Amino acid sequence: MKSTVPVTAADLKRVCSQCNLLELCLPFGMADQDLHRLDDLVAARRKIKRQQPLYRTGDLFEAIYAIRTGSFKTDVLLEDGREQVTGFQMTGEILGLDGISTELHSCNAIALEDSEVCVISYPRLEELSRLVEGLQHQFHKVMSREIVRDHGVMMLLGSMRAEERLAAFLLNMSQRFTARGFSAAEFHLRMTREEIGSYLGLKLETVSRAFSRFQDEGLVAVQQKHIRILDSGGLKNLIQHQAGLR
Amino acid sequence: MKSTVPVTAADLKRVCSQCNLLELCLPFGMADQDLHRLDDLVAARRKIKRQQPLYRTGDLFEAIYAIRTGSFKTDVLLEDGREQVTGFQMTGEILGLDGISTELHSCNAIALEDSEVCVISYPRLEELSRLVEGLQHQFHKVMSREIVRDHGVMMLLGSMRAEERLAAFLLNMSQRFTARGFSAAEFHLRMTREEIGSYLGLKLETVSRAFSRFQDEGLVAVQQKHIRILDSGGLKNLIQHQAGLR
DNA sequence: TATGAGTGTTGATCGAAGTCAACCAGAAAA
DNA sequence: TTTTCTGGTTGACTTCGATCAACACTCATA
Repeated sequence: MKSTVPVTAADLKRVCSQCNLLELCLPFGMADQDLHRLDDLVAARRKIKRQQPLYRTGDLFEAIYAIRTGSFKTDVLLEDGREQVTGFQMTGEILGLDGISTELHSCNAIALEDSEVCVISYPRLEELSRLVEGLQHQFHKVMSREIVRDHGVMMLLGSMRAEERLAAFLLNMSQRFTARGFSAAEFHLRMTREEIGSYLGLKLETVSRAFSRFQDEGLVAVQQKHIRILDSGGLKNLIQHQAGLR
Repeated sequence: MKSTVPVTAADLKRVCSQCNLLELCLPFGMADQDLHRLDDLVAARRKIKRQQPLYRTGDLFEAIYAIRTGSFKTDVLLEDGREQVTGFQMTGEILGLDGISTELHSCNAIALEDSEVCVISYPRLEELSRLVEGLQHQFHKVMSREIVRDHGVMMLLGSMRAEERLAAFLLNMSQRFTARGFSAAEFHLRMTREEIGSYLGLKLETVSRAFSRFQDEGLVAVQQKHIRILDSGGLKNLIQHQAGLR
């Protein structure tokens, strides 16, 4: 039973053309006169409680989702129970693109906190993007960006050592918080050490130790999930100049 | 100076509607009456010599490429010289999707053997896919498939041990050769141990040792780049039932 | 205020894969 | 034919991160 909340008149006032996430989200770069046409694209919103799935592996693919509030992780489960977190998503980012290829979702999307998403009917998106060039182009960009991001993660997982991976992760989070108008230096992680570890191909103990080492070296101040970056240059150096191992 | 070969009358006879790679490539699933409209999409072909780049990181993005003959690797280079191979591509597969997001290519595409690609002008592809629903949908599927594939690689890199990674790699190659009408059991790898290693996040010595172990265990017969799979079930078992490490 | 579950930190030990190095095979060049 | 080069294999040794285990902190709820 999906908890899809039907659209109310009040909700409709806050559709794409009025949304403050515009410049991060799907409609970015569209001509003003086209923006209002998006308003009927977002057919509904859905609230997802912390730890609950937005969709699961094997679910029928019908829509993609734009995050309005909150954050998510996506993961793939292997038969033997191993989990690989494939990404963390924040407001304005798009979820569900994995489902287009087979009409079934190929990963789980789990809310890291109570969250709300815009439900974008996929057939209507295809339809509308045949009419609105800017939408089509932006949609392609969003998919392409996802591919480029994934290549970055492969770089992380394939050729970096533990501390480099964590440094890259922290800098990436910082940059994404900045893009949303939050502090680049101080933020709150919504995921556990285990989830970070899974994403980075490390065990939670290794993540914890790397955090401690960064703290000892004065690069960051860590208090559980609360992170303060003290020396972002130092973190960058760690990635670039670490002797080439692996 | 790009070695783009201009289209000749003879070439045009072999465009999409006549191409034997149809069911693997972009036009798959399109209505017959629309297929001929693709024929002016492939504006040119390009031949790429072994070891030569089809495009490089930072190159302006103008087109995507469908592989007609041969094969490629894509890789990302870090400032300090580390290389991460992000994928191996075979006939019928699409290259260049990484470029859409920033209008610049974000990786290198290098021919593993003398190869030929169809050059698909990206602006014309967008234009045509606004007119031809089947093309639009298939293009989206191709991008989505790339995302799903990347998640699979993250799973490999993040949660599997060396032998599991190589087993998964061999099974994947076998499956793709099969889809192209070649033997599932016997094939020729076009990439070096080092390239396989980079893709799998391992050193070439580790790849070599894993090959030797597989050979000792009677799973495959290895002779340099020539591979014969003797027990594909055994390889599959290796992936699924390996005690959960990492 | 206890109690307990979930999450995070730290230490000791172990092992898979990396590193370094020698050697081999096949292909191309001399 | 020999030489050279690139790519592949194998062995000895090292090391980074995994594993196992103990303990600390936070926050609900009894």
